[in-house]
Amino acid sequence: MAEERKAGARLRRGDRIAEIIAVAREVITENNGVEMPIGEIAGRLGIVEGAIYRIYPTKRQLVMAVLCDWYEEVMASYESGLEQISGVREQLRFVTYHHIDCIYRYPELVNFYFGVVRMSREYWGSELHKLNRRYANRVVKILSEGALRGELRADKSPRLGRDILFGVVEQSTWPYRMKVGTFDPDEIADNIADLIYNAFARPPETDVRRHDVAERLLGISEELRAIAGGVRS
Amino acid sequence: MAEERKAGARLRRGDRIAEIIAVAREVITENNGVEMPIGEIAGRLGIVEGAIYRIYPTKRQLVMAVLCDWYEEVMASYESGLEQISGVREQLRFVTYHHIDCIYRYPELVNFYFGVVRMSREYWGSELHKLNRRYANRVVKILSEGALRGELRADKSPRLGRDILFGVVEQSTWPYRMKVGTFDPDEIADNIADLIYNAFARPPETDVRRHDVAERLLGISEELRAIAGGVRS
Amino acid sequence: MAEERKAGARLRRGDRIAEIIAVAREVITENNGVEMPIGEIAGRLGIVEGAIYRIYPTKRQLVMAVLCDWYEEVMASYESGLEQISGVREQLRFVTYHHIDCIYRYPELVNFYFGVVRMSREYWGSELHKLNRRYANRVVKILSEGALRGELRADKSPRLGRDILFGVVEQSTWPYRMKVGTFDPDEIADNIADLIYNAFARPPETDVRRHDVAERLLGISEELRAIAGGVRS
Amino acid sequence: MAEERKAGARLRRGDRIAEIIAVAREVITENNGVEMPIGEIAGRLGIVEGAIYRIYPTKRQLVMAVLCDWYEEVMASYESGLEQISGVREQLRFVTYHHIDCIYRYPELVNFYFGVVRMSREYWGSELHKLNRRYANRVVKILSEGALRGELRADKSPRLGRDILFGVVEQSTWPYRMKVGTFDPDEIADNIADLIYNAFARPPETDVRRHDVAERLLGISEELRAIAGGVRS
DNA sequence: GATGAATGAGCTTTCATTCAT
DNA sequence: AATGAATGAAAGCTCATTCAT
Repeated sequence: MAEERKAGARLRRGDRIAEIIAVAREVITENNGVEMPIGEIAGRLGIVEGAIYRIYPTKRQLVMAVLCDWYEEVMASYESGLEQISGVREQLRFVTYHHIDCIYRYPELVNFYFGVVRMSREYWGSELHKLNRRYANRVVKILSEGALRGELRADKSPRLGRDILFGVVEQSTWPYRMKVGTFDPDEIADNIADLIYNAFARPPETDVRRHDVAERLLGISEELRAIAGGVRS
Repeated sequence: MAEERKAGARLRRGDRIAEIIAVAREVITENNGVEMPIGEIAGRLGIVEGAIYRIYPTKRQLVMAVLCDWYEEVMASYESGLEQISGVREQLRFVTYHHIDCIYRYPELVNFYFGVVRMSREYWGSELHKLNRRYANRVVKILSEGALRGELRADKSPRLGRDILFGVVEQSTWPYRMKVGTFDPDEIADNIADLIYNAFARPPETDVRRHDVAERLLGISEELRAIAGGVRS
Repeated sequence: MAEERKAGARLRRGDRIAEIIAVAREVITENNGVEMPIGEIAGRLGIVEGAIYRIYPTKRQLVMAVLCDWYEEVMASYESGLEQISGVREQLRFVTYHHIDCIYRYPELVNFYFGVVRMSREYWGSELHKLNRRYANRVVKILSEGALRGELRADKSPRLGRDILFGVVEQSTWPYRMKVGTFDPDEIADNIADLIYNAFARPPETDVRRHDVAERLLGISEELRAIAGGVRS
Repeated sequence: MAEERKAGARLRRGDRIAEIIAVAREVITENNGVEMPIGEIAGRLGIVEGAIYRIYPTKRQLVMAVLCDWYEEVMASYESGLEQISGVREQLRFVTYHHIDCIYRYPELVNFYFGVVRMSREYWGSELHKLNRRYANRVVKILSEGALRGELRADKSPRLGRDILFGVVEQSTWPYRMKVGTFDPDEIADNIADLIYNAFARPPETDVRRHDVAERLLGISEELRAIAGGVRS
């Protein structure tokens, strides 16, 4: 990517930023999401560290920029895809799959996010944190709208649903992220989406209605028996 | 803890080990589970780094010793407590509460474990990893035994249940671990244990009752028919 | 050398490299070719160790650079000198003298090379090793060309000749390198070159012919004596 | 070796010494003759470093003891073997083979000796150095006695012969010692012993006869001159 | 004749950051 | 909008040696 051009060429600010972000991603990826040395980025771009510090006065800011850029990319398909889907079940399945697929494609960036950035002091309240909330709140919204429409139970916290979704995905994908296992995004997405849907689904009204009918039948029958008893005796 | 004693006093190996482990915990805790410099530990103990390296030839080994020690402490109450509890629901509630309470009491050690150790190359297959599997597998066991006894559904993977439990707890406790929020261990344990129990529970007793009703209806109907037969004849 | 300038002045990369190499040589020399601490080099240059690591990412690379630089310097006079000399005997004498003189002038660097670098894992196949082979192979070449031209015996391995040359020089100069003795480069070079030449020289055909002549002379003399005897009696 | 006994058992001084020496050799060998940490030796013996320092107050002394012990072992077969051999050629071949075989069997100890001990300040004049001189001087003796007996040339320095022998062996065995090559001790010993013998051997008998011839020619010429004088007068 | 703990000085290396040019 | 050199602080680790018990 960077190697195609003459090293250290003078770029317009925007191009330089794009380049830095792109190479920083590569560096994170090749370091398994454990570290991202500025020197490594500069080296690959054929520029010096100072050039990067001109644009991002601290490493923290660069890190955030890299992850925000990635997050926005991920969000684009996430939100546009979600708009075209209706039905709680289908939406749930979509966000689950989308999240899992994201981990499947960017395990190192995810590790970096989970292990380095999300653990840091400065994450809370950051731009990235806001993006994450927007991302995660789609699940909250799906669940609460489902509850409003009566499809889902209203007595369960949608936030808990959100935590379940992201939590179980994070747990399940850990061996893959650690490069000691693999998984099938489709299958695992099905399982998880199903599970969450069922955990939040209302007990089907049909059952309830059928139950009512049975009770009424029973009542009537008892009456009939009483009557019949009177007739017989 | 260490500051109270005379610095650098000559200790028996066992005491020194205990001291190192204890102070290492402190250091991790005060660093919010982000780092654990050997120099800091040595400094607090009033000894030189080399003295620690006599006992733990690599930092990795010390880290593992610290976390194993902590894990064993946690496991003791976990396993002994679990033995005295019967009933799937109750056991599930116990392990959930226990895990949450552990995070509540040791958020920094948990952060260190999640963010540093569990992300590292050498964790997989380590003693600590084995302890973790033992810990987590209690949940698998509870769920699969529940399925065998007919209390839980047999069509859901107990491993998924395990991942849900630990995943949702990890997610839910994150703001607390980041020191930007708090939570009530009891309440959240109730919610989560409930949710998992319901997600794995067999269809409710109403079905069973409905079955009863049907049987009784059938009986009554037979009687009515007989009576009706007598009336007729 | 370095002490004369203002410490820590900002230098162009090339100058800094030259300076580091030069000071590294000094450090090796003053340490009798036993060690070369980076900190010592940095200290003398008035810079920090990290500044050296910017240029040589590992100590190994710096060591190799220092010795390659020295080797190249030595090779220059070696190869240019050799080109202007013809005759096996003269060439052999030249390379022997040159090698001995090199040891005479740089005993500590030689010690460092022999005792530290050549003993290390990474030497084999390195740039320095290649230079050394080029250096040593001149002797092989001289001997095999001498054999081709009939001046030297063809039944002796030129490689053995090379090993003799460098081996005996290394042995003979050891007391000097250890600073417990001295030697006269000229004298020892004569001895060694002579010895190797003679060991590889063909038995001179002239001797054989001369032997023939002597025999014929002897025969004729006998005849003359016999004649003279007849005259006298 | 050390593992067979209970670790740290109280030993008589002599046994402890023997044990330390033996294990030290192992340590040197397993470290490729590059280093010999005291801690490693103590660890293998199940004792503490201090126990070794009781016996050898400095590492230097232990190192010397280890190498002297080894040298004495080597010397035993060397000297006893040599006594039973007569003839310059045969003795030369024996010492060459013995030396090469020693390197063949103990390449790491040899490396340690060459690269570490022989390069150190304290080697000169040490017990080990004396042993080495005794070892090497056998070659000097063989060569000078050969010269006295007229078998070898008297105009060549026996010391040079010694340096050639040890030098060429050291050079030739370097790839083997570096574990990047191998060699056949017998073959190489033949080559080297031959070469040295020939380099020091007196010119063949033909030369001697030629000398005779010259003398006789001189005598005859004188006679002829006398006769010619008689004829003339 | 040991033990066992601890020292202290050194080493190589890493990396975010600064600043004169 | 950069360069290019350098900093400084820390980290993990090694090892010969000491000394109280």
